[in-house]
Amino acid sequence: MSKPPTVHDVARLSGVSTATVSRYFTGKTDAISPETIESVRNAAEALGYTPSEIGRSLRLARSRVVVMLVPDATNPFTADVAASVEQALKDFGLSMVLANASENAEQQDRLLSDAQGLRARAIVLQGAIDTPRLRDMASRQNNFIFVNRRPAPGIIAPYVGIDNFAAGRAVGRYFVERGYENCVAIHGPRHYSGSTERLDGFLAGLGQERPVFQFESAYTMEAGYRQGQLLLADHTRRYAVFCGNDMIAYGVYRAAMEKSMRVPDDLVIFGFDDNRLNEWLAPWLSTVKVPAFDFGPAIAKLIHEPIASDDPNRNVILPFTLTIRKSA
Amino acid sequence: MSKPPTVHDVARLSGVSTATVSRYFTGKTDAISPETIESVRNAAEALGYTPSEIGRSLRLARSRVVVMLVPDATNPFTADVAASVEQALKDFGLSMVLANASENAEQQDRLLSDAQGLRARAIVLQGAIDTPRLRDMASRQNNFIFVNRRPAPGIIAPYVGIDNFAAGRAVGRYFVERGYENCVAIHGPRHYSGSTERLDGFLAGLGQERPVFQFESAYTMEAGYRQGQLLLADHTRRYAVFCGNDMIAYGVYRAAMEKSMRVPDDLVIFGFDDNRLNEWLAPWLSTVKVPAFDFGPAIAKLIHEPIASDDPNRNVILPFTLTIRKSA
DNA sequence: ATGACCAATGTCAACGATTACATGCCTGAG
DNA sequence: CTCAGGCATGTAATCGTTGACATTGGTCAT
Repeated sequence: MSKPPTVHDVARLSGVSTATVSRYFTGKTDAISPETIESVRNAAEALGYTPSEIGRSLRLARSRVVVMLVPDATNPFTADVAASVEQALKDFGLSMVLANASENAEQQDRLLSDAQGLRARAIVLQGAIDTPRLRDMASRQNNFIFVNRRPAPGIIAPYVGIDNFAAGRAVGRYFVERGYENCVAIHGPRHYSGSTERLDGFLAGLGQERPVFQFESAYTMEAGYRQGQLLLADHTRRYAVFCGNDMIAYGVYRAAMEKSMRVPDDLVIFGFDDNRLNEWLAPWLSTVKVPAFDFGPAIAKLIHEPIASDDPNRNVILPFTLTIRKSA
Repeated sequence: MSKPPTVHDVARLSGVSTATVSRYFTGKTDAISPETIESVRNAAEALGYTPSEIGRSLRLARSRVVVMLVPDATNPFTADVAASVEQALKDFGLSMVLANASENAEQQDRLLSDAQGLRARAIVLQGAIDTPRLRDMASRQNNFIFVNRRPAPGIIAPYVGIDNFAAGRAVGRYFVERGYENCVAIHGPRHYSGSTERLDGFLAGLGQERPVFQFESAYTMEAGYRQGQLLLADHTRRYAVFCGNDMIAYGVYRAAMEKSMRVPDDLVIFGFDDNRLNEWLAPWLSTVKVPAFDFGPAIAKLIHEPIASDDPNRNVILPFTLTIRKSA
């Protein structure tokens, strides 16, 4: 109820100086006599003392907080990546603040300011939007990490993610191999470089000869549903649809269900990300599997062992695979 | 790259004192002359200055960070609640730290210490595990909020969530109304009070006469799958299964699919939570709808406008509904 | 001309922790 | 006996921000 105890309270109760208490809590115990250690421990326990991370951060000029900016916190893939990062950071004694930009540039910029205010150890950007504010901050600081979307040209910062172009191309080639006709791409917003890379890769994989219908969609179920309705209004052909992510695919699936179409007999749907729910809830969805739970260790390592900015190892390219599922 | 600028840097550049800079950034602008405001703004912008939340927190003896402890960050319902809280807190200028206890008491206690170290404005516990450490902390501080699981007897802290007993009872009554035989409860871990309340309510709703098979399961898809396999090994009856949450239900569904059973013709599955993906991916799942996105505003309000500890309004009971879905 | 008052701004002591440096004490070699 | 050296511990400056209080200079009523 009252103010939390401080080093001074513990020092007073155990009859030592604050320096000794601090030594105890920073692990310099081999410079303290055993009786003193005992006494400090008891005092701290009696008071329920925990060192203030705020006082410590101020003194050391570095905080233990990492901010993760996500484009959509309710996307299961995003949530899985965030969970993975949080888990990995914990092992280094770091905390993660989750901030949801909601696909909104202005929002993102506000959250970037907040992150700067917290003097975050690192700022992890999943699906960053390129804004002047971001460029300005990234040029002044070197604690940014870009995830799943490469930093805009001119910004030097590490990238963690898959090779989106190669993944898109793999899907394109798979479509060719299966002999799919009437190819469609419902890709994500063009202002994410990742979306464009996936699309370009897909087109490259398909080759020149076959035409591709292209739709742009937000990375949400609702937007995918709308595009799906548009596409399926014309009922006559069997489309093969490559979606920019799984959320879009879920939306298209719903549109297909409402038309009583069968997947994959009447409609082929291919997604992107393969969050862990697919295995359980979307046995009809073939998709590019991105290893969500490998992001945490890779990102935590980058934060914990900073690397010279000219080292090529700063970019971590994770492997993707194609998950091919039959309709249940 | 170098150290971030401070009030002193801004003060020096604009030729005023640090107090004036501080006044500018704390919004006391009507006590500063317009020219000075201009000059401070320019200096701050040129330096890329953002006030240090650390220095501020130390001085004001309160941080702007709220810690949310969740039992499983990869559960979409949990993630939705977290997203809702984060969103609502943002409007009050507060940040949310997400910490994943992974259903593990020891882990939870470690994270509680971390939260205390951060001098969190509030600690929000989704699905708390009752430990001595938690009791000790809760008795010293009054900034805990319990979500979806009532505080253990003796701990006084607000609760935000639904009436689990009433919800379970509603499901039981629904089962009676539909005339379901062979009722089964695959409930969550007994050490969560919420699980027991749901189960007791369910039994009460069913009434005395009909026997109920009971299984205990972790709140995961994998555990639900295992229980489902056990249950469905005996293939002969049409069971009506009430699951402790939707994750368990997904697991049971998978077990049923592998036996080529049809839902709800061969097996009735009822879930709990109704995260937003159900609408899209689980059209076969009837479930108790808990309004995930109403948690944020309720919790944020409790944090922003602290209420006397004897005020009954400290407990926020949110409404639930039954979502009845037909198999697609 | 004097003093009261106001507006704009400056001075400085916190807040809680860390750590370089200083101090005091003890041991043992010369 | 003296003093070097080491061990255990204390002293005090520092980190960035805020706000009570002090200061300055000007206006206005008497």
